[in-house]
Amino acid sequence: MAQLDSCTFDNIPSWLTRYRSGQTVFAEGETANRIFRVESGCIRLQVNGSDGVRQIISFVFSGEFFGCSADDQSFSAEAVSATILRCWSTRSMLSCGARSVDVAIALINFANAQVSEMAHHLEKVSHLTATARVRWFLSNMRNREDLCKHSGRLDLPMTRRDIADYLSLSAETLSRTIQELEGEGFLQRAGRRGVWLRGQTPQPGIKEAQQCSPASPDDN
Amino acid sequence: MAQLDSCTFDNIPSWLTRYRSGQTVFAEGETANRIFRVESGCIRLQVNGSDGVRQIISFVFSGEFFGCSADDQSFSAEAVSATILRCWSTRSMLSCGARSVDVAIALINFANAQVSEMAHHLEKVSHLTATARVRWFLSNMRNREDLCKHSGRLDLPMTRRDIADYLSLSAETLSRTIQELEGEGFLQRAGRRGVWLRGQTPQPGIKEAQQCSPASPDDN
DNA sequence: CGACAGATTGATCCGTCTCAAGCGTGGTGG
DNA sequence: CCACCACGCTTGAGACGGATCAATCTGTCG
Repeated sequence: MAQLDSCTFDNIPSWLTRYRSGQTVFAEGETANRIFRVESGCIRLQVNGSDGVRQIISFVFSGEFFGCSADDQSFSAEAVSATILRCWSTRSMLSCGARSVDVAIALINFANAQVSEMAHHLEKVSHLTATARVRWFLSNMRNREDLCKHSGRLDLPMTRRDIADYLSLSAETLSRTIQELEGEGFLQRAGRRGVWLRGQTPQPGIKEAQQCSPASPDDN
Repeated sequence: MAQLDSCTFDNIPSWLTRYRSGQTVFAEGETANRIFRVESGCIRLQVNGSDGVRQIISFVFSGEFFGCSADDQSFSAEAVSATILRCWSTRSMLSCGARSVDVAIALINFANAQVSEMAHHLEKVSHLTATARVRWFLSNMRNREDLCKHSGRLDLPMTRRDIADYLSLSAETLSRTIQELEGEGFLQRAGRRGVWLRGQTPQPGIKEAQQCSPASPDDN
């Protein structure tokens, strides 16, 4: 999800709301009247298939925006964990965008980043094996420093089922894949939501200090 | 892809360009400096995976817009068939959007429609069987009256390979699925790109005639 | 401490992919 | 205008990855 320049919106009135784990922020089809930024916690955006199967489109983390629409919401939003959101009125945001180039461009950029993310999500989910999907997901997650309380240790806010629905895998396959990656030394499970990442997948850009791990002998 | 209110942009200078089948309009990563509307023909938006596999994100038809971005393009665009495009400068479009509420809202709506389409594309591709995906695709296509020169007869501009890459199927599976649907009486192939649709899928959410049953009375 | 939802593990099945040939259409050149 | 060619499409056989069904285990929370 897009990083909007927060300063751009500082002059527009906003307020805070609080959600419990699992609570719905808005549902698909609902009229969009607010834009949100995650202050703390995590939100999942999802569409529900006709057969009740759920596809998670995106996880939204601290500092990121969602819900920007001038029409109806095209997906629903639910809290993955206890979450605090900052809200703006869509109306005031748009009318401000009509007066300020910065705001208008920020909104366009935001929407475009969303499209970009989804396009690549679709590409990954369609063409990668289960193992590659999980590696891709974890590599994305490790770049969010707010999830890494300790170096290399990921504390994921979402359940296995959430991850499975994000990657279009069954929960069983996801579990087996994680087990397999643990056998390879790529990761180590720590409780139900925690993961120690060992394999230093060279991410584009940042590479942070690893602890005592030897350079991964296995291939990527 | 979104329908923008064309009138909104009538006051912004534009020009026409022509593309041959297969020609690239822009590539992923390229700086976005134009917004396009299809005057005639068809455009495909796609991302290319690292392994060379191609995922088609969307087909863009006559009257629809694409390429709206204030940053770099997050996918590439190629002509499916001979195509004429109307182009606007992104700069002039955005600065106009900063002065006109209509234009700003139109741009937001456009981006949002794109997100909505992709979210549901992802959901369909992830959870439907090959047969259901093809039915879904054809049902979408049949609603484009510009493709139906005769009632019920679809003249698709794209190849099987294109459709397969859109639905995340192999070309072989797509072919077999079409054959199967022909056996059920859902469609009938007419040349390489043409399809007669028999099954009257009444669009929104209605269950259509059963498939595996004894020869649906072949009405046309 | 106890209970329950979520996670894991196992066995089996099915759908789709892959590799490999033929076939037909539509376009090209004579 | 016709014959030919090439590419895209079709069809077949086999393999495999992930889904499904079912049972058990384990963290987390009351």
